[in-house]
Amino acid sequence: MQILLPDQSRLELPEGASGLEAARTIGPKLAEQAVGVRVNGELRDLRLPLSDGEQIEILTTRNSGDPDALVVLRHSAAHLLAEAVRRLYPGVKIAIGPAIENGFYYDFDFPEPIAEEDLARIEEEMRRELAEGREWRREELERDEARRLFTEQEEPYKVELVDEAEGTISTYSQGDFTDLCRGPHLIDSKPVKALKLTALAGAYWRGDSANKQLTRIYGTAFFSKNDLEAHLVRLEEAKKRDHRRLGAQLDLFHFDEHSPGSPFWHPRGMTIFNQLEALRLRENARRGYLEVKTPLIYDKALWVTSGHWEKFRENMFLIPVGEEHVYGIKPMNCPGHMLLFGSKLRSYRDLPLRYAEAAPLHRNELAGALHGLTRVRYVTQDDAHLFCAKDQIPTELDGCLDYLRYLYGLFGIEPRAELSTRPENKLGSDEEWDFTEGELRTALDRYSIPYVLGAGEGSFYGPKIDLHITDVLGRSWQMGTIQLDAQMPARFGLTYVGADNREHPVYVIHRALLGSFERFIGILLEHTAGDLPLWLAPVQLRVIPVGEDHAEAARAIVEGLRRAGFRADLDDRAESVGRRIRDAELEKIPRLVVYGDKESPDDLAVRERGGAQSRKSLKELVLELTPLSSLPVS
RNA sequence: GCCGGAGUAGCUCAGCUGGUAGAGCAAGCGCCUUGUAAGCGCUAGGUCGUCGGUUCGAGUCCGACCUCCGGCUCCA
Repeated sequence: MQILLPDQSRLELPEGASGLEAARTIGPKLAEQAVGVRVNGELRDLRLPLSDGEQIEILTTRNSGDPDALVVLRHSAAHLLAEAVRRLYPGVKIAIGPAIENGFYYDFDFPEPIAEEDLARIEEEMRRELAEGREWRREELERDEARRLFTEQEEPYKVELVDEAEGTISTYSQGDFTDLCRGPHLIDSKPVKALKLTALAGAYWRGDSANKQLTRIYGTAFFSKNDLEAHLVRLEEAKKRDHRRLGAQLDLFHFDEHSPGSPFWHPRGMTIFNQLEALRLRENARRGYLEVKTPLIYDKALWVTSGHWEKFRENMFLIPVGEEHVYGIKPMNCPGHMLLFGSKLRSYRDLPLRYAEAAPLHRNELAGALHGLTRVRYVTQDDAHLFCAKDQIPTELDGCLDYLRYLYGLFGIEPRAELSTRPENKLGSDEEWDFTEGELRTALDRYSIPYVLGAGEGSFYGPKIDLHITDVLGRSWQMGTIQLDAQMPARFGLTYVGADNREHPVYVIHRALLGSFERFIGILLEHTAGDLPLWLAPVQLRVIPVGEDHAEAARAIVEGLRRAGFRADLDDRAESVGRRIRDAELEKIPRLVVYGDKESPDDLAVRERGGAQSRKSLKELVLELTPLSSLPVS
């Protein structure tokens, strides 16, 4: 048979030859370094047979940046971990251990809880395995055989996986350790040159909080010690961009234990917040939205009507009022907007009606879920509800997607889109969900937006288009969301009078495009490392008088800049010029003006963040910065 | 909420096996009058997260709670 190589040349091989044999035919060195094979673009075990006409690419220890090569390495490292744990902790049950981005993990059910100190011990055992050397053997089994094997080994989690496995059941063994596994794996443990166990955490069996919580051990592995070092350095660098750290450094916000999960916005952070709010107001006005303000607390009865009492109560802050009543602080704006829409008779001539409100919302998020600005209890969405007739849905969805593109384009952020469909605890019938999900899907297609499917991840009242962004530590956060809802307007009995003088049902699009100001600012800080564009920078310019004698003239420059609409301040501390420049750089101030004997309002020394210097008049400076300083126009 | 870890000055951290706390930076004051990323000196600053327990004696040992960090679950 003939196999196609990456350079388009053909390789003649005996029928049924494996990837490893292909590598050997090309060269012994290649076979030695081979860790896996990509067949027609898909990762496959080296031991598996190839077929005639397949296009292959041998992955080796030299492909240290190739995710597939690393997957093979790390997945094998996970098996080394499992072997070590089994040897050290008799009675432990093993669950699953895949490679993940940047490493691997393995889940165990320990008879006695282990602590972080144990990791060193386990790592040592793994090193011993590496010193001895391990070879992996692949075997294919019948389901019954596999079942018997893992029953004998008293591995109930593996038995459960065997029972649910589809297709060929295979095992990989190294030493006297055998694991149920689809592969692929290394041929032997030689390529594992750098190994590190990184963390210990709880994780529910099969990711379901109703199941038993297992102990997850995280680790990472590389083809070289240098790669591991580089990875650790990258992690350190990433930590410097962490928005929680930047928030303190740049004096933007802080948290206090008296109100966990609720940021205290400092003046500088509030400037960023307000600039985004100004952008929201201007752009909403341009796009035919109407700003409203609705109450923060509502009687329980409203939440019963909206469905939140049934589906969202555990996330709500409730306030008992007297003996009789319970009020709920709103976690979303929608029910209030429903009341507003329903406050009078609506005609088809009123539609679409786009109500916008960026109100404070409170959600009692699980204590362990809170995370800086990206997961808060006091959240401010750039929210709006678009009330429309059925046939207006496509146009309104288009409007949202266009708005979305505009906003994310402004910030140079490229989110991933996800279509989240009906969840288990949904309201309404399957027919209604078929319709609303279909509307969202076709809208995405009209806009040629690539998306992944989030099956079962919709809101309880409707499906969503969600935008996700990854933070500096690799965690994915949901930002903007567009949700199509037939349930809530129906529950509130919302209708409009059509041209036919009859009542028709109203549809609502819930949409928050930045998502929330809090999370968006957190992500923006991490993406920019705090180097915000001029229009968002809390302090845009700082004037530094060289000596005491220059303070007055410098103050006049600050005044001039402020009158021109800039956020400017003066640093006339009795510190050296070098010191004050350093402090301003650390504060990420975009422009500095150093003012001494050589300067006049017609000849200023301007320094850009980072160091570039130039000379210009105050007038020129104002002219240059004004377009960058005001809200961006499309 | 669950698993693991941590909480000492505004920040970053030291404090060995129990004997009433220390550094650097920041702050305040003074000196220097500064030319593009840290000038010098002095001073002040801590209920050692909270509550309880063991002990002659607790930052240190034990327990509960609170908060934070890393995961899981959940979400903008």
